[in-house]
Amino acid sequence: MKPIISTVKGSRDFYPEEMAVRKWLYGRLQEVSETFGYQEYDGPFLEKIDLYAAKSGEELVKEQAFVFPDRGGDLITLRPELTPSLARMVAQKQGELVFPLRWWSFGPFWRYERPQKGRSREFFQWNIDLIGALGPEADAELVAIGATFLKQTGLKSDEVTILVNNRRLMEKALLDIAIPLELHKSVFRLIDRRDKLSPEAWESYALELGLTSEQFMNLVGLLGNTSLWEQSEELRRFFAALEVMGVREYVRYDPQIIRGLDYYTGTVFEARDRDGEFRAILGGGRYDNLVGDVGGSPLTGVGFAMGDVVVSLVLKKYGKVPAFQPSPAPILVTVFDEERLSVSTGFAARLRAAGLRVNCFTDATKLQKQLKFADKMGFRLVAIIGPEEAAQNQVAIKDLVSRTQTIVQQSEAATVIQQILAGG
RNA sequence: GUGGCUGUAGCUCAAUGGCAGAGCACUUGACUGUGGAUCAAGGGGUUGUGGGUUCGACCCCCAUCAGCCACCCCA
Repeated sequence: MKPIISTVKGSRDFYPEEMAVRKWLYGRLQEVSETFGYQEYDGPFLEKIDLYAAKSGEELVKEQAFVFPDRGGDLITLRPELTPSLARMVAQKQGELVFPLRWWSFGPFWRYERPQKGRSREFFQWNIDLIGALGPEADAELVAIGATFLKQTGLKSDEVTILVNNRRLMEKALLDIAIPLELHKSVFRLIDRRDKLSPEAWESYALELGLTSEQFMNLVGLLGNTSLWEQSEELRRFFAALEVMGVREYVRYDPQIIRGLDYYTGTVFEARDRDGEFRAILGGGRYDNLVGDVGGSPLTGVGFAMGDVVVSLVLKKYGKVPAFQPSPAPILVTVFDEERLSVSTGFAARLRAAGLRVNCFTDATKLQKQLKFADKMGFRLVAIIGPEEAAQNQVAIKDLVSRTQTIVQQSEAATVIQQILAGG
């Protein structure tokens, strides 16, 4: 045997079973996106590196993007995220697009990272954005979309939660406890890292940043204040909107949610599973100057991204992924022997012409083998045309679930099959 | 990019430095016109890859690749 060339590190093969999950996931998020009136779009998979240099900068491009020169010498990047492409697409046609813009997309992305659980180098991501809407109700709509999606997949509100905070509120709260503006960026980072460090390490990290022990104590108190949101007009309206949209139970205020990305300016949120076993299922928030950064007029937006890897792990853990149906066709037409091969082939074709999905054997192997194949592939029905049936233009229809068999005229077979399938 | 753990049959895993095994899966038969169960038999391995130490290496050492875990970052 020749050695098998392995897959590229961090990439995945989608065997039919995995492909079914991906397709199912796509179906759910398409449904939710369109339920809220969002239009599907996509950008190129290949982009010039300059597109990311402008905005994402540093880490994402230098360390995490797949970059290579094309034959003309330009540096090409396999897109590590969609937002810059979105910003460009909006800026390019800013004058003719109809705002507010509601757009969603699902496609592949690449990041050159060390793969581990919930993180691969090639992954699929759902991006959904609302651009050009100002009120906190817009933020609530995006969170409601995330919550509705989770709900549609069967995840319950005691299994997953969307945690929400607001950066403007946090800025104000930090000023209230006398932490000066110039420290906010590093304090945000401090807050973001709290769960990663031991309490002692976290405290010394805080003091290293230059916080006094009084400021530190106040910060700890602040992060324990789950009612902080009530001080924000924005968040009061936000939660009220979620209430009337019927998804409030999926959403919780958490003063510790900050999100790593610097471009978030207002509401930030992320979905996590109950046990906090996995990294964030989805993450997003409100951002300013999305379009301004690439040369358009300033426009604000709110949106989130969801990778396929973590959500698949969560859905699997909570048993929400539907059982795999190996065969897309419900019926298998067997081949009795060499002489009957063309009879079966022709019969299968007539069933297809009648609108049925049909799998037809192409080799005259032992019937027992074909039935075993049918069993493993999960066919509901098997058609058998032996010499006796063939002589009278009949066919035996065997129901593998009820373990019964009926003999009918071939001309009536399609109708009979449709009845059996419809009957459950 | 940094540190750690693990790579043995299709899968899950055994095997004091001394003959590479089990369960499941697979193939065949019992059953020459009928699936799941049972029974019987059988096939399957360059022990991730390449070096080294040793009389002898799945086992020890080095390198490399891959998977996983923690950083980093984030979906």
